[in-house]
Amino acid sequence: MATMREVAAHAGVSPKTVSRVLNDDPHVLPATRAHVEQSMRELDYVPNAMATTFRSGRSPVVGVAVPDLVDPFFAAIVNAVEERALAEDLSTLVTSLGHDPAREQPVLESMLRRQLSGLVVAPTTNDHAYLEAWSARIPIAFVDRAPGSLTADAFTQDDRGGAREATAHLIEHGHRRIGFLGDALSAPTIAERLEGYREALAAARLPYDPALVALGATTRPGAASALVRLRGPDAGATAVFSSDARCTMAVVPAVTAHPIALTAFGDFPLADTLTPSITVMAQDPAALGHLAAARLFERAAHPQRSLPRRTVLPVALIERDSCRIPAPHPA
Amino acid sequence: MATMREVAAHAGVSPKTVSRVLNDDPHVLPATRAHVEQSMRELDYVPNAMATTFRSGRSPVVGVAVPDLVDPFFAAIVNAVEERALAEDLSTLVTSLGHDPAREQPVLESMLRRQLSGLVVAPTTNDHAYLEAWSARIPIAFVDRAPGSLTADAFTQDDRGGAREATAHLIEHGHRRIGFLGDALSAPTIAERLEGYREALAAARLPYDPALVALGATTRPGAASALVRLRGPDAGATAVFSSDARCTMAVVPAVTAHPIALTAFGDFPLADTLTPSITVMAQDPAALGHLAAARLFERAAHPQRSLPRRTVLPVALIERDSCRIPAPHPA
DNA sequence: TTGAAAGCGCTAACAA
DNA sequence: TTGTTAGCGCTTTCAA
Repeated sequence: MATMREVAAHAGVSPKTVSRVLNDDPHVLPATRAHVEQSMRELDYVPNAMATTFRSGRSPVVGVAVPDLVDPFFAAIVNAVEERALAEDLSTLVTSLGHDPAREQPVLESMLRRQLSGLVVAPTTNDHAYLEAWSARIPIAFVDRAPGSLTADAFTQDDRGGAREATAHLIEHGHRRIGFLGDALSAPTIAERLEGYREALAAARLPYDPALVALGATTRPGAASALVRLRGPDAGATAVFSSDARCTMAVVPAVTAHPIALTAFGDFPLADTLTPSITVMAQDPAALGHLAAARLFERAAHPQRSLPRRTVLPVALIERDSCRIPAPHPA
Repeated sequence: MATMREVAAHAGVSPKTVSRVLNDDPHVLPATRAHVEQSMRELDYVPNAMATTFRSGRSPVVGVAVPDLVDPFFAAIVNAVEERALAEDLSTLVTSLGHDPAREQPVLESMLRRQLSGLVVAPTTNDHAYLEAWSARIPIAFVDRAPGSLTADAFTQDDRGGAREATAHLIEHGHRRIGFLGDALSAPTIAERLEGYREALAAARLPYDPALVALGATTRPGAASALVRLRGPDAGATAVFSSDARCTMAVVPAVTAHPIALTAFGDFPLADTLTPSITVMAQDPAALGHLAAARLFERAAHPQRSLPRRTVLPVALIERDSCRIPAPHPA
């Protein structure tokens, strides 16, 4: 593992000259350059990126933290950030936050201690006051969910409007008793989507019935029994709106086995190939990731420039078959 | 951004004492410690991880490089590596290699220059001689595909055996003309799986017909037309073996629309929920990732220990419905 | 128990 | 065009 000093000694020049050659500084005689390059080759010299990084005071790395890398939605965000980072010659440090909110702070802080060039985070908590001090020095952009108790850039989708439209769509198909499936209301996205659901009911002068709301059904068995309950006499649902990806993946097998009208927030692979194909409100995770990463670089380049803090992307209804399943007992 | 020196000045001690406090060195008087901690708090001191890293000569980071982060198979590998790395207090630097083999070398070398603690790679090329020099200093483990022209740890699955079994399974279901779908034979995994396919045919004394092999059908339209060709009079296939995930995802919609017997290499989300549900040879990407990461740490801890270079994990047939679809014209 | 000195590998700033 | 000096923030000697 030769160092620059060793190359310099070998070539009979100073380390600084080696550094110049390495950085394509024009103020090096071609002969000197050739000589140094020869020495580099002979010694198998490879620059130590850690030293450069340390010297520069900022590491050419953007962090991305998402709840779950295996969820295609978050994978697409990470992928987009990485693409954008690559264009700026930056690498990407990825972390899964998991679904335990307690992990968020330690994980993010350990990333930030590395003097990242920026951080994109899809948070799992609602209080980000602890990032206050960090965000003064490192650009932080939120995706999917906006931060709580912190002023920072956020790129989200129209959760409320999308949920409203997805619910209204079921109402248009003649449903009057519509179940709501969601992970947990502690997540602002889910809370917003429940609001949208209620707005759609209100707009159609339908009552809001808490018995129609089933939370936490994120596993297949959980979703299956939630569905049984929703279809049962107490709730009497003839349709369901699944408000997040985990619930959707969990409930789809049950819907396939015992069809019931369904719309889901978030598109997913093969949604169009299932029987029935699933009508969804499509988000655009790649756009979220691209925008967030781009904003990081923009903030770094122009610290003074004033930019909108909140960007809400539209969502789009993709109508497929699952919304057309009629109620078992016609109204 | 206070430094250790500033904290030391503020507390009236030497930087080394601050360092001791930070590293829980027992040789610090409780009073001194309390005093230093007080100063750290007052100055909002946060250790600069880059400096520590630089000083130590090795960064507490494992690299993971996969062709495509959005593919659940690779996402699961990354996830597993990350989990394992976390247990060793290491972070994870993730890179997508993409499907262009030319990107592999520059991308991997730029990761390695950072003095990683280790690297897990699912390669896209077949020649890894360029990693020779690196692998002497940094543990490198291959997953999914073994390296070419390089001695390194590799964790792969039984590509040939799995393909043989998946093909034999179709033969057992009475098929005599079985199509082979695959990305490109330049990938050793696909080449191996084609071998397995041929072995199954040979074992059943069925002829191998190149007309039954369709490569590169990785998009939906591509897969659909490949399927049309395979079912056509020239090839006359009554069943298909899809040898990799990209082809499987591309061909499944066509199979759903116009059923034909199918087995696929690699399980995927909702494979059991499609109509027909898809019979697969399941790999275990999480195991691959865990094993590879564990090996990295093992090599780092015991550089001399001799360990097997090649680990081949078994694959398991998950029988579902798609293998049971009969030939249109009974033989 | 504490501190002083030195240096990890590289590169700005300045000098020659 | 090339070299010297100095230092990024931390930690490892070694000495006090």
